[in-house]
Amino acid sequence: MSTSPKPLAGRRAQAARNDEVILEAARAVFLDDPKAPIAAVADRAGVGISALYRRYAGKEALLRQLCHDGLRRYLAVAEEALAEPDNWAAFAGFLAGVVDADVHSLTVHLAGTFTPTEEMGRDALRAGELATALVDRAHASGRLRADVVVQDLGLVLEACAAVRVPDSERTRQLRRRQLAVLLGGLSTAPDSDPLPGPPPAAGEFDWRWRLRE
Amino acid sequence: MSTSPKPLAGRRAQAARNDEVILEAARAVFLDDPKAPIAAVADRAGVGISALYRRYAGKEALLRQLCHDGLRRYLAVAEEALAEPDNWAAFAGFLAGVVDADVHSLTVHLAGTFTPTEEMGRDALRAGELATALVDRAHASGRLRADVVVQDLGLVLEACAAVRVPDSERTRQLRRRQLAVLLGGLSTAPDSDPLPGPPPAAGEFDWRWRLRE
DNA sequence: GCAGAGCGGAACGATCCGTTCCACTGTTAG
DNA sequence: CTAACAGTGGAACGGATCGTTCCGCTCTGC
Repeated sequence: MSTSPKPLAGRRAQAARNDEVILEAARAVFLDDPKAPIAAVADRAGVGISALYRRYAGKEALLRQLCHDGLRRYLAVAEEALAEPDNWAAFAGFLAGVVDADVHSLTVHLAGTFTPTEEMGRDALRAGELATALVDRAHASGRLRADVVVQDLGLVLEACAAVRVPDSERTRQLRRRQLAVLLGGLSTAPDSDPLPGPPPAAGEFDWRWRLRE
Repeated sequence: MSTSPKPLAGRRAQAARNDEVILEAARAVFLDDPKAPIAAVADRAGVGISALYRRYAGKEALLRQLCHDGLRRYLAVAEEALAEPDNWAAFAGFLAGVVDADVHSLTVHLAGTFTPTEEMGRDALRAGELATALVDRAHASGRLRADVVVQDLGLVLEACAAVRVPDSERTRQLRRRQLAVLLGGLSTAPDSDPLPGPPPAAGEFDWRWRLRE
């Protein structure tokens, strides 16, 4: 056998485990502060800085990986939501899923800190398609206000991501509350004024992806 | 007379005008980025760094002044709103006023960057009282969901302040839209589920005021 | 055993930023 | 008219931060 009977104790196994530990730490740290120093990630992971640089070419590479993971998670949540038969439940479930996974912070808030790959561009495009499908279905259910557009999701997610308290579980609770209020506001209601101002336009929130911040 | 007939052209007048120019620039700059360098303020104001340090003991003093001004503006908006006879209109008008004046960014987001004065403490206390009064009146109007508490205002304002695009006027529009959705969600609606999770507690959002960030 | 993968963390160099300092300029009091 | 000076612009300084490199050590896998 080329593998020993107990590979979990070996140096290679430890290294393999570090792969995940480091990613997890990076997620936690950069979620808390998008421009945290790389040393903070190493500390949080309980490893040295070398362990990081052995795996990633630099900070930018790590951030890119993290963001791409978040994007993939977004796609997974959206696809799972689309499997839900009820149109409104699919819409609401999608938003709750994105909020719980903190995907918005992982993607939008990390923008501008690295140059994106083309694969990320494709994934982002697909993410937009899925979101549009979910909004369309929500409209079809008749429960979503007629004057709500896909780009309003950006506002909603930003609003939820903006809620932060030191305790992460409590943060999740408060974000759920925020989301509940927002969903109430997005629902059709008798005798309500139309939403004010021109709705958010396509690409209006993409400014973070262009150059510095 | 000790004052010349045309004081607007003199050096002292120029200096007096700089007082406002600098404050205005500081507001714009720190609103855009709470940890912007002080040189950015000087550049924006079109003055040298000395002009800043002649007026303020240091960055912290400037930030403190700015924040206190924001707090006072908050009080002014709240008192103006309380003069409105209609309970719900007072509540909605107050939120719109705070959002438009961008007071939230001026106060909460600058927290932790300076040590507050006791006068600010008093003003903050009074701000809480006025907010409570407005929420109470909104409850009395019957249009505000029964399970909404004063601290929910923090969530709402944070949500609006989180909306940012490069153009400031457009930002205002989008924030108004966000606010409209939120107000819809805060309104009583037939057959709606209660808001999830424990409501935000008193002092739960004060963590920014304690130590670094 | 031994070659080397994997690692910890000190050290380095590049920024960045708050603050100080000094030379200069136009004003104003006498 | 002129001496003093309030007001100013901006270079320079010192400290802090952070990404990255590098070196010496350990422990594994053969």
